[in-house]
Amino acid sequence: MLALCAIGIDLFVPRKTPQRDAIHQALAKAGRPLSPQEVLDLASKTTPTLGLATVYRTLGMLEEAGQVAPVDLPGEARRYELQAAADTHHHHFQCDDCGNVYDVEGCPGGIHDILPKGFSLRDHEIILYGKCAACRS
Amino acid sequence: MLALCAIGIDLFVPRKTPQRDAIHQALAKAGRPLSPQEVLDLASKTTPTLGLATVYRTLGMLEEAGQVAPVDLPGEARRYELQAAADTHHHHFQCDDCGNVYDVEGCPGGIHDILPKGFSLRDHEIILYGKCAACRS
DNA sequence: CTAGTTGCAAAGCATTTGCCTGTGG
DNA sequence: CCACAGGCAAATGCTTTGCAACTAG
Repeated sequence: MLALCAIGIDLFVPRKTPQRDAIHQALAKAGRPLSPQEVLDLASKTTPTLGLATVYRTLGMLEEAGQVAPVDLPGEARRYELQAAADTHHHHFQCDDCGNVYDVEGCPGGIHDILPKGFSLRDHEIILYGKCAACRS
Repeated sequence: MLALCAIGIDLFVPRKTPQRDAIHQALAKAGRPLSPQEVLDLASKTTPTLGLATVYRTLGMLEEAGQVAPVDLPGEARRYELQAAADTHHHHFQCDDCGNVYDVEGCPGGIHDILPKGFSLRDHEIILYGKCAACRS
């Protein structure tokens, strides 16, 4: 089986580099979805040479590899979170003050009840807005 | 009272122009949220000289005037719908096939139940994904 | 070695702005 | 008349891409 797979297959071998480590760890340490710029800011602390283009490329690569998941909010630039956080069905909360985005566990039922007649439902997204615990103090 | 208001007040007098008519009617005729480019495409049929910059400026103006409401979906460019459609609390559905966005009336309850502890809730947004009636046929 | 990576700069795109001409009232 | 509007082109701001230098394995 190994021999068969080796014939004519151009296999992709991602390398372990300090930049990728820094990006992955920035997401892990934050524990919430981050924009590419936020990732750069955090990761630059440990890897000052890091460039924004590398962050974009790496996030795209990690996304395809299934290690990070994109988080799109209305009117906001794309953020990313670790796939581990995205494994369970969840939604998001954005703070009116600091703009940070947080994961929200659980899901209210009854989504299907509001579906227009003749339409079919595949998925849904819920975004909450208000003040996060930190900004309420 | 009129006299008082006239002193030193630089009052804004929006004009009735064919461009604004065309933009407003495009939204009315579509009956669903449109992107600026979609508005241009539709409105250009009756007003060929219309430019994209004018569409952007006019939509922004109509928004401030409360005549149209912005519709932001995750990862999508901003769309606009007539304020009449936005007056009642509603959500949105985006078709997987045609990408069109439709208004969805009603709202499932229980949103507050999933709010993280220490957070306060001001508003929420729900987006449904699937196939619209037209694309299911 | 050498294919995969990176940083920088340039390219793309959607949206916004500046400026001068056109026009509704 | 003339302040408001519109059209065009230049300017933004964010994201992607091209390319030559660099490095993990």
